[in-house]
Amino acid sequence: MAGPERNSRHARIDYGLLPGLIGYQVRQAQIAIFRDFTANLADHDMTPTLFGTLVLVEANPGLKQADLARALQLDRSTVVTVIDTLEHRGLVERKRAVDDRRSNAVTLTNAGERILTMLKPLVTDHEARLVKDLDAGERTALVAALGKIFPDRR
Amino acid sequence: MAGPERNSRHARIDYGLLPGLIGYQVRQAQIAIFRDFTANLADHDMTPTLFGTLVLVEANPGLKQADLARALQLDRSTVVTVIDTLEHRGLVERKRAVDDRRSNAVTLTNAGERILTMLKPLVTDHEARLVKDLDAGERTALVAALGKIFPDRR
DNA sequence: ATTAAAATGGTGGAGTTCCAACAATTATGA
DNA sequence: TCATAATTGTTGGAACTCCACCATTTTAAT
Repeated sequence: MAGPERNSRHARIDYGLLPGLIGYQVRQAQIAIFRDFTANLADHDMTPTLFGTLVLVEANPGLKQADLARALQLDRSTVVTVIDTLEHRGLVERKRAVDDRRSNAVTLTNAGERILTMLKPLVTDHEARLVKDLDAGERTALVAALGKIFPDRR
Repeated sequence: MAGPERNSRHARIDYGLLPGLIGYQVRQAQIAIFRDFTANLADHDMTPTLFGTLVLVEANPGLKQADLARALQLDRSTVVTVIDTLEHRGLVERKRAVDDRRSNAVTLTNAGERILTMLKPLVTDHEARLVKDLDAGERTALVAALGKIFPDRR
């Protein structure tokens, strides 16, 4: 109960107005989450974007790249790179879309299905660590509040 | 009250397990926030990282680059680039640290002080848009919940 | 039916970030 | 003390993402 001593040898700094900014708090959380995600899935060389793409393609076989871009808020040119990566790994395939000759229909390969089945429990573990200090109500409120930030995002 | 019609011509897709993942929700919110931030401050060519750096240097004159890296969860090499950018714009200065010859002491220039004074109201406007659909209790709970995600982040 | 506008996948270039390695300096331990 | 550890700023290389632009194709408007 003595003074504000710290064992840390690092300077304790003044964060100014940053802690009051939602943008700052979301960014800091996102950095920490990304770090834990990639560390936990390092054996599979997987990022949140690649994983999210696999999930969306599984749930929507034949999904078009532009739909993927909108769903993940990525540029269409970024999706080109993402699908290239997954295709080179043999996890997805580009097929010609029958209803629109501009589009590619993206589907999971069998290998993609297998990998995704392996990844899901690892992501569940990662998520459990994220929320380990939150009770169910806090979790629900967090998701609800995040969803109200720019609800018209596209 | 008819069926689930939509005026959108875009495919409504199945997001699978993504909406239940905190990591996904934080990422999507962060993308939307970053987009609004940079659009709102486009005249000043300012990013959240550059702004956060200016705020921390103002609040902690003579801050060392390594402390900045820890505070913003950036790699030390990234901070080199960030300070280079701000120094080239004449907003900060590197000085030799008197107590540790390995370190640089970073300070704001007068121009940096002036710019930061101009930026703060713009960031306040941006923040107001972020939280416009949240009441005070939701805001507080959001910040508290985000702070409980990897509270030992460094 | 024809023309104008919008959407799609893709390329090239740029910005931001990380990691691995390095020399210089400081801190720690035997 | 003195040898070893750790820390600091920096560089070079890579990964991820965006923007501007393009040709092809589809949609909308006249």
